[in-house]
Amino acid sequence: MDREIVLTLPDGSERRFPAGVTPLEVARTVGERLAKAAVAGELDGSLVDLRAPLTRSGRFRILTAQDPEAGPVIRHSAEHVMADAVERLFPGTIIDAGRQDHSEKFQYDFRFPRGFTPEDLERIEAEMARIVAAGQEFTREVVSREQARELFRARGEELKLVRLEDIPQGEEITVFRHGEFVDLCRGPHVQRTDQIGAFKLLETSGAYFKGDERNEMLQRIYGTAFASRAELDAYFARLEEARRRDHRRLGKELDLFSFSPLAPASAFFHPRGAFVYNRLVDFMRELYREYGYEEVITPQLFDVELWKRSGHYEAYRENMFFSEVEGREFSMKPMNCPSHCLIYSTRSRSYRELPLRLADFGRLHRFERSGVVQGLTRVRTFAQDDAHIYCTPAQIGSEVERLFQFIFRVYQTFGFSQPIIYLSTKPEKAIGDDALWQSAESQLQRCLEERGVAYTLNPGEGAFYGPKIDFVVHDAIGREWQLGTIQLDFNLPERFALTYVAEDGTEKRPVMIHRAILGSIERFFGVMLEHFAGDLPLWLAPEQVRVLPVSDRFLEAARAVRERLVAAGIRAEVDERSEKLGAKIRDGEVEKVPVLLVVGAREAESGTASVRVRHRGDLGAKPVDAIVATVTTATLQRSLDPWPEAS
RNA sequence: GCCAACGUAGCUCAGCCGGUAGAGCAAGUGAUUCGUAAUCACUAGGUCCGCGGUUCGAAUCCGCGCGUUGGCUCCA
Repeated sequence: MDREIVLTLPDGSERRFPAGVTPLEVARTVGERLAKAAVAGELDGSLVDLRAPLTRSGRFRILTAQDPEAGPVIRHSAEHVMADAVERLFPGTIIDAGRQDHSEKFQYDFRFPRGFTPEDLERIEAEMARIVAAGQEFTREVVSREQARELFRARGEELKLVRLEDIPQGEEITVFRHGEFVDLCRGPHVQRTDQIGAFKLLETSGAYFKGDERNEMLQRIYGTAFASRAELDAYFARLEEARRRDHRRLGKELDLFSFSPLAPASAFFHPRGAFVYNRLVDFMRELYREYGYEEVITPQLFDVELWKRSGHYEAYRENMFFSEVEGREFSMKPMNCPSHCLIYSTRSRSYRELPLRLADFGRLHRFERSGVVQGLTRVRTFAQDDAHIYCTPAQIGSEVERLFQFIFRVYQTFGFSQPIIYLSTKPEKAIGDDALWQSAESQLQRCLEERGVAYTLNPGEGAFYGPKIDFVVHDAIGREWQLGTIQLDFNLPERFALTYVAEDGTEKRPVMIHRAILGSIERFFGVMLEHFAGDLPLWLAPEQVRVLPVSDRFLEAARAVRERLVAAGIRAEVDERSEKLGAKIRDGEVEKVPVLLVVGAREAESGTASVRVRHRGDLGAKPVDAIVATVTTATLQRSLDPWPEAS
């Protein structure tokens, strides 16, 4: 370790300090006011506690509550304050540990004899407010393992003792205190509790100790905290926006789909919803022709023998529906892959046929535990834009590359421009031997690296038959959704003894690539709806244009305009209600019809209609022919803008 | 499956300490014939999720079941 370190400050200046200097000491050399306002240090982009000694050189700055990066520090500190409040109000509560949510929430788990009630949360909040107002100082202490054990044993914190044992030997153990409260913690924390500007407890839930369902269930409390009241309010405004965009709400409001307790976690698509659903499928079918896929149709119900052969019975059983007929056990298909293997093996295959790309929109049934289902994004029956590519090992690279192009093209059409990519490797419950797995994993990794795309490794998250690359998109409010997937599989071809005759006349084993681009049509529908906040682009909108007569006297003129639109293949309706124009416009906007056409005396006379584009107001009268042309072009181009001409 | 909350008209929701159900929107009917985000009036609409219990009496209290929501675990 150097005896001296060099810190490069935000203004570019380089300052020398003895190794072991703390960020707080550095802040004091800049100014007492900065030192007072400081909540954390940042060295080369990572947060460091103000009291933790700095041992290496780098780019350094002091964060105050004003910096957005300080949020996690404030929330982490609020987390300790919450645990403190709970212990003060409910003596005997055993604390486990807090954690930052990936969003802007913090949480803390407790061993508590019952669930926390909303009234408890109110009391805890009030207690927290007192602790915050007291401005108690956070202190950091490095302790030996034995000291830590002694400390938590004396406090009766059994769960902390377990956590302590999970810290690897040789790692520094630190505890943080404020007031009477002590927690095993790496930090960083703010200096004083009153630097927690605004906080709110949000909800409670059960949570397994260490996230393992074989362990005891603890009681978790979620909350959030920000530097200021204004930021806290902004957080709730974001939640409100999320609720407004919730696909379950939009689906109901726009009469797209519904659910019934008589078919739990299974969507009913109404005429409008089914229309959109079918447009998504049509879109994929159209691209399938271009990308060389052939569609197949396969059964729903299979003798379990099939699933025993494929390995699903072994590794996927708890997600399958079973039934018995004539003493034979059957199961609904949860995946299409075995069917496609059966098709493949109906005759001998030549290398000349490969890659063979079999696509299937077949309905799948997967049993999902009742607590995990959610709207369209997690259902028990759905269809995927599924396909299996049978190819030679040498073709893997080019097939995966082709898939990347295909996937990016599809996502761009919806405005999902930057998918996040994960590489998931062999899970605990897997079939096939390690050598096959390693080969498959390294090939996928090579494809990613050759393409030069950024990806994150997700160890142990692969499918049971092979590793996979997953594509996750952000919706407009930043939530992550997994859609597309590319899965490499050497196992099923083995299990189904698939072969092809190679150029040299010998029999070889093909490789199988499982892939979906939209993922499940249901989930994609939900995510897309949220992404668009219900404002579907023209090519997907069930009702593209609505003609609004100014009064009943112009009904005939409005119908005539509609006829011309319909003749041109445009989906148009007339609002025939005897309402005022303002009401018709309002309803058209609320129902998110992309284009409203107003027809009154002026328009009827001149063969025009006044165009009103969704959320964009009146664009003035235009000839009906021109309207037809604009709508038709935007539809064919799958434009995200319902009226490209206007931009 | 586990933890918690919730389930009242088609939708959003009110209904205190148990006394027999209400609003707005939507729907239907009528009037109005209207120029860029809500015209007016009237009418109809309820196994208060289901089953059981406590009680003279349950939408309200208790238990069980189902479903939904937010988490946990899981996942396209």
